Amino acid sequence: MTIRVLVVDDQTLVREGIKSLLSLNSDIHVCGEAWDGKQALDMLQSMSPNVVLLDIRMPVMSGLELLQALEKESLSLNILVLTTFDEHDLVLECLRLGAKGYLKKDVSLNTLVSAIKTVADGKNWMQPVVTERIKSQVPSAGDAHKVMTSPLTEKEQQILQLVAAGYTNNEIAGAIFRSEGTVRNQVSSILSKLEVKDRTRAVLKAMDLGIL
Amino acid sequence: MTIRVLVVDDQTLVREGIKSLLSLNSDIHVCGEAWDGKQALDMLQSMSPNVVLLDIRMPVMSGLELLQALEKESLSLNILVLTTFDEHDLVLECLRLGAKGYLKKDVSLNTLVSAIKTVADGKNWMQPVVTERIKSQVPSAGDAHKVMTSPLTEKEQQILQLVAAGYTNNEIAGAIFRSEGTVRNQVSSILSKLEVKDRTRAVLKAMDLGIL
DNA sequence: TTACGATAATGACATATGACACATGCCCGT
DNA sequence: ACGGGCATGTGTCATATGTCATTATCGTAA
Repeated sequence: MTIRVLVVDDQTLVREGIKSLLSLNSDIHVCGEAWDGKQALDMLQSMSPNVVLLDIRMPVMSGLELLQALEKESLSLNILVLTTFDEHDLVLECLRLGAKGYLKKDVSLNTLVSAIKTVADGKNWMQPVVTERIKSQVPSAGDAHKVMTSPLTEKEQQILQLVAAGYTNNEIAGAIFRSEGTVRNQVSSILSKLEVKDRTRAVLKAMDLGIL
Repeated sequence: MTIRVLVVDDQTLVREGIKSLLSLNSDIHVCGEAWDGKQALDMLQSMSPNVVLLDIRMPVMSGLELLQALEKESLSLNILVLTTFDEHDLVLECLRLGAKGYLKKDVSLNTLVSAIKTVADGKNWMQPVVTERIKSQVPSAGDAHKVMTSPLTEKEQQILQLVAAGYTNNEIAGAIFRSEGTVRNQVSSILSKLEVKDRTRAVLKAMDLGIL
């Protein structure tokens, strides 16, 4: 079954570019484009895309406003938020409003495709790179030097994502609907698994591991 | 004769998108990509593109800086500047620095292609009248816009380096033989200048600014 | 069945961090 | 000589962060 995608971005070049890129993948079909939230809202009636690629920053009706509108009508959709590099605060809000994940536009085609496929399943997308990279640090055979302890769990990965995006424990808690204490514990666990002492170094480690 | 294009943009998705789009047109061939001005500068040596598609806003070396560098070496190239919607001030400066035209990313493929073909001929793209008027209006007026001249003092930059390398205030204090209180003050000042709330985001900002 | 691991939460504690106020000394340009 | 800007320092206060102990639920592997 091919995945039907609606691309919402005010910049024609970006829209067409993504469409053209995705056309290389036979599993994914761009079934519509909208240049702002309002138009997207209209189009959602007629077509029912499996995934919506949503730019945050748009004139008329921003991605944020669209998400709010959708929440009001309690429409549940698989939404991937597209961002430029300095919109972290907005991203946070988007996740809170039900977006299934976010991508900086600075990503490869492969990442985009894997993200689309993940959210098409209704799952949250969080780059699985982390665990893979960590696992690869463990030498299986000789084990003269055990490098990494245990890999990060899914939740921990999700949280590391947010930590590495600059969010505070409190903001993370709000975004994933958990108490701050829980987040603190999980961050603590992440730090020990990554073998670093604080979140700042965790971010750097995350860079090394290829998250950002 | 096919037109050789170099695409310079830090966002992979945009870069790949444009490349994919342009590949639909047999007259135009994307002969290279660069993710910032510095890399573009290197690539210009080896390949000689007929047209350079240049994003203004990039980490490390912005489009503006690249244009300045090119002017210094009096290298004349056919450059099309790509902009987001709110960068008009920068566009003016780009034109003054010799760009042959500019495009908002919000354009159709047709427009893009016609713009590329026009500047490939060495002509200015878009009504030349406009260009002339702009040029005459802003002869040497520069400096009226934010080119992001690092607002940080030398010491602050040094400290940002250390912050961005994951050091605690205390460690930094030890490293530069100052009291921790001083470091705290300077970090505080850095945070306000970078317009971020904590050191974690400062690290991310530092990345964007190309410090790491 | 039992044991374990992941998830979630709370409360207590120690430390790190960041904002501010304030003071000193230095260098530089007018 | 004077003021402005920078670097340096101290001190206080509020908040953020990280660690620990402890509890509880759930699902799964031994």
